[in-house]
This record gives sequence, C-alpha cells and structure tokens, in this order.
Amino acid sequence: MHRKILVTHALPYANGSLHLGHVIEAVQTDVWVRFQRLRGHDCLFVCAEDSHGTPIMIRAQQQGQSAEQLIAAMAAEHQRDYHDLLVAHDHFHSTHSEENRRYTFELYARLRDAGYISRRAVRQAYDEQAQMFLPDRYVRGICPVCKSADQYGDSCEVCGATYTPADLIDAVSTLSGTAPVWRESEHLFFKLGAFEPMLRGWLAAGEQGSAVRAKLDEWFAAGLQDWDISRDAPYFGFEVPDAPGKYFYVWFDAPIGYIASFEALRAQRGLDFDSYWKSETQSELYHFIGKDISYFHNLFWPAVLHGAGYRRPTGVNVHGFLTVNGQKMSKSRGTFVTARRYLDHLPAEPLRYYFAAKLTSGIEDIDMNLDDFLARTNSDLVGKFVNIASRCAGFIERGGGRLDTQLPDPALYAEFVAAGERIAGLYEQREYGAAIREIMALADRANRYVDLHKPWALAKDPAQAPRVLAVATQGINLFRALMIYLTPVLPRMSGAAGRFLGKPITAWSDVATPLLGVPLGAYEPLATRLDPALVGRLIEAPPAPAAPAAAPLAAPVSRPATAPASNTIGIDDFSRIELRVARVIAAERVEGSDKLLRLSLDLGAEPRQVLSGIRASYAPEQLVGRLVIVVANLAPRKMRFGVSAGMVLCASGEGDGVFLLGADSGALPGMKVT
RNA sequence: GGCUAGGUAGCUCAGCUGGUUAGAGCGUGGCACUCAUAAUGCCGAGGUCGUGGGUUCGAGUCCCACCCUAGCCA
Repeated sequence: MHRKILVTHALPYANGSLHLGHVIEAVQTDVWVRFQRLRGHDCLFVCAEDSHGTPIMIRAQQQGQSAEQLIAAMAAEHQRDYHDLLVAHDHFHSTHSEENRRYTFELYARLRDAGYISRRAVRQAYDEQAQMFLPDRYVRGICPVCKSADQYGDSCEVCGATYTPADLIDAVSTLSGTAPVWRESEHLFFKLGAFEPMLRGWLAAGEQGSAVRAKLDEWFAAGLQDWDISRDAPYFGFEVPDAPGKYFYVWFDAPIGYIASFEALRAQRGLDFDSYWKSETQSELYHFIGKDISYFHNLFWPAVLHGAGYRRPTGVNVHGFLTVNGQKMSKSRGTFVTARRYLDHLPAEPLRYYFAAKLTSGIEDIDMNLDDFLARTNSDLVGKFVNIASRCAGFIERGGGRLDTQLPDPALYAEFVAAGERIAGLYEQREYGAAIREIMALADRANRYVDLHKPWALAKDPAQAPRVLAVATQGINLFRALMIYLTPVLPRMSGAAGRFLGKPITAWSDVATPLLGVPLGAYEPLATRLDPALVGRLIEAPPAPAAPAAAPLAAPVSRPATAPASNTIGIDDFSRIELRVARVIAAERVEGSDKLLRLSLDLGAEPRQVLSGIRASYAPEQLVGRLVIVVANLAPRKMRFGVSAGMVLCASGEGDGVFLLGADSGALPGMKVT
C-alpha cells in the first residue's frame, strides 16, 4: 500500500538557538520520515520558523534591529543547525510570510463566518511608560500566597501557586520597572467548547497514548473555555483584518505555519493542496511535538482545522523532555548544550544513534547521560556494528576483492531478513529504542557467527581460501542487512557503506536480495570512536562566567583563576543585587544531605534561613557568631530540604574548599554592602 | 497548590491482566582469541524493584500516605 504522508515537527521559535531538546525532536521526526521513504512511501517533511510574538519584538528592540532582521538571522542559524544534524526538511518556511498571512486570514474568516469567533473585553496589565499591554511573564511582584519576592505574573516558582498578574503584590513591569495599570481591551475568542464532542471522538480514534489522553481529559473535565486568539498593538504578527489594532496571537498563526510551509513546497513541486489539507483519507498528517505543547496540538489545532473545514491530523506524536546527566538542562551547570556547541565538537550521527536508542512512543523524559552516550557510541556503533564490516573486509580483499557467489548460511541470513519486518513495525510505532535493541542483538549474532567460523584460523591453510571467502561474504551481508535497518538513523554512514558495497542502499526491501559475486570498494572506517575529552567538553562551564545573580544558591561556580573578567556591567546592574551583612545565629547539619548546612541568619530587622553548600569546609559550630555577606534579595528557592531565602557568599577556586566572605569588626547585621 | 507522567543492578532501560531463584545492553572481574578502530567470544559478580504502611496464600506489579524528578494549569 502506497501512503501519502505529511510530517512536521514543532516550529523552532526565533528567539534563541536550538539546543539538544530541539535536536531530539528533530531527530525523532527525521528518522521517521527517512524510514517511511525507505519503505517506499511518499513522505513530505516541512517546517518553519515561528516568528511572531512579544518576546521577539522585545528582543529585536533590545538588540537595536528590526524584528524582520532578527527572525531572518535566527531562521538562517536554525536551518544551518538542522542541516548539519542531517535533518532534511523538504521545505523550511516562516510564519512571517505571505503564505501564512493568507492562510491565517482564511482560517480566521471561515471560523468567524461559521460563528466560532466571539468578542469581549478583557482586563489586563498595561505599562504606561512602554505603552503596551503586558503578557503575564512580563509582570513581576510578590507572590500573593507565600509572599516570595520577584515572582512571575502567572505562577510562583517558590510555592508553585498559580494566579493572575492582578493578584501579585507590588506588581511591576519588567519592561520599564514601573507599576502597571489595569485597562480593558476587546479581544477575539475562539469557541473551543463547541468542539468538545468532535475532539473527544477524534482523540478516541487516534493513536495518542494513554498518558497524553489522561492529561487531555483534565481539560475536558474542567470544561473547555474560549481561547483568546488576539493581542493588542504593539505586537509583532498579523493584524486582524476586521479588528484594527488587534493582532493574531502567535499561537493562532504558528500551527498554520505548517500549512504555509506546505503551500510554499506545493508551489515548487506542483502538489495537490486539497488531498493533503482537506481530506483525511487521501493522505496522512503527523505532528511531532514535545509534551509541553500537547494541548495546543491536540485541542486547539484540530478544532481550528475542523471548524475551518480543513482536515485534522492523523496523529500527534508527543515526546518527553530531554535531561542531561539526569537533570534539566541548565546554563549555570553548563548542561544547556546548543546544537552548535555539540556540532563544534562531535559528529551528528552518534547523537542521532544515541537519541534513537533511547526514544520510545511515550512521553517519559529522556536522559542524555554523557558517559552512557560515549559508551553506547563506542561499544554499540563502533565495537559491535561497524566492527562486522571492518573484520570481514580484509578477508574479502585478500581473497580477490569480490564477494562469493552464494551465502554459506542462507538460513541465518533469512533470520536477519525476517527480523526486518519486526524492526519496521517498531520504527512505524516510534519505538526506536526497541528497534535499536533488536538490531544490536542481531549484530551480536553476526559477530558470534564470525567467531564461530574463525576465518583467521582457516586463512592459515591456503586450501581453505574458498571457505574464508564464504564466511566473510556471509558477514558482509549480515552487516549490510543491519545497515539497511539503520539507514533512517545513520543516513551518512549508509551512503558510505553503499559505496563500500558497490551498491547504494535505496530501499528497505534491498535486504531481500543478498549481495553476491560483486566487487567491493576499499574499506574505510565507517565510524570512529569518540574521544572522551571531546564529549566532556560539551558541558564545560561556558567561557563567560555567569552573572552572580544567576549562580546556584550558595554553590559558587568554579572557574579557572585565569579567566578574564568579561561581560562588563554598569553600576545599575550591580545595584540590583542587594548584599547585606548578616550574623550567623545558629548552624546545623541538614539531615539527609552531605553538602548542606542550615544557617539561621540575623539581617538586622529580620531572621532568615539559608541552606548553604559549605558543609565540606565548615563545621556548624565554627560558624555561629560569625559575620557573613548575604545576597538578600535573591528569590527564595525551594530545595529538597526546605526553602532557602538568600545566598551566603563564598570564594572558591579550582581546588577543593570554599571560603566564606566576612566583614571586619564594626560592621553590624543588616548593613548594606556597596 | 491541583493534575499528568516517571523513580527497577555503577550507567541506560525491559518487566503484559499480581504467581516459581527480578531480565537485557553497557561498564566491571576472570578466561579465550588475535580477523577487526584494545575490537570479538565464553564465564562470573552486582538489585531489601524511591520511602513507609496496607490488601492478598503470594506484590516491582493493586490501594493509601509521603519524598524526589519532569511537564501542564488556556
């Protein structure tokens, strides 16, 4: 059965560089697309730059360039990264394009004419100095629940409470630092609730896993609310045609970018639009996304499409988040690895292989443990898989450079062929990890086959030369079968292997016909082992030291003493950090932690509790009574053992040990350090 | 705070509707081999299945509470 498939992954946002989290999604998608093509299906792969919204507008202003310049530069960077990661879109477009404007207007008009758009006034924070309405994230203030300072307008990072900016105490705009006022403004709403029965039916019939469905059930249980799809000027986006001064919310036009990108490709290739976007039976449509944006793609997007008379996605494939060495990627830990940083040090294919080896169809998070990455690449990919070709190539070369005309063990080869359908099923289901396990188990069998027949021993007797050639021919064919199965993951290696084998790998079904009686090309190593030093360098602390406010609580980042001070700041920046003298009233070990001490501090007016990671260097009893310097306005942070409200300053170098900063006698608790 | 997922050997993960001595790969120890990028093969050691209760003849697998990790809260 020949399938027509259209595939997308989430649009990268034009506000920052791609990081490993983007990469795993792009790799997951690209592998699936390459797999479908290898199986002989017609599979298109489009993407676009997500170019609209307040963050882009603000960032462009800060950088002194136009939004158009910013998004063009980011799109170019993103495309370079994808290309170097061997992620091969058929087309990469932009949501800030004529195609997207046209389709955004069209879908909006159809929704409006069908009665799915309503208007009503909304009260919102307004920055009179910046002269604009403020998204929740641009308002900060004191948490109304736990009273923690400097929290976002939508939720508190300390206590986890959610609320609206109006609930914040002493709210300020992050743009101007002034207190926002509250203004009413009319907005456009999409009547999502009208689609509840349709969405329930669509989800029930789809392939979304139980975890995704369980999460979406919450939204149904709470009742689907109208969705605000407009924003006030100034906004970087498309102005709503029948509502001057209103712009489409970035999340309204972003998924329509999938259509826009397809449209641009359609114009190039003369494709049929309607069979892809109006019919649910003539083609299949899949979106690959992260679990954070599941509800946009599983609720809003199918509802918008359906309401506008378009087809709905065949499937929305949701994946989990990437952690590095077991933790969320973090700039201060150096684990926020950009795609470019990776590519500057290491080749793309080991990363593709590693991600493929860990991906499932579920939404669990995926951990990139760098030691594991190194081990898997060197032992699986090089040690067992590539090794099969490597150890057999020499025997073929010495035996005349041409494969034998038949296989000595066709039954074993047949098993490898038979496994192909199981493996294909796993790729289709996005169970890449299981597919890779199957493939590596076969690689073990191939190595065992060679070991069992010992061609190196046979080669000592010239009369056994035909037998040596036969065994090596079997080995090369087993290798080729596995290379075919790994082609979606390792396209470049597959190309090189095709040159070595004298026959390019072009289809999954190539495996049905073993390669016999043909000359082989010269063997060149298909992959080399990774250097542990290079892998380690991925997460070295960035050369520019982090600003003090961004450093982890009471855990100074160690850096070379010779690192030059860079990124100069003005006095205003420094004055944002409120340093105060404090006296240690009490200090005790934190039960269950081998690093932390719990310090009770006197800051003059108020007592404070700070958890500090200095246990290795200081005994609690030697601290009581001492004067220390504290970052007094650091946002309180919830740690495993309690809330820490501040940071005690220490010096540290490359060696072990941290050294508390103090104040000369005469200083009193509560004094400001300037 | 509510919700959704995850927490199984040093590392990364399998373990279906509860049932005999909890599995794999990597790493590690020993042996073999030397064709191969110190690659490969064979043998072994390693786990009170996040914690504490409970249901059951029997729980990694069910229930409750708690802890940790990630995400979502329009």
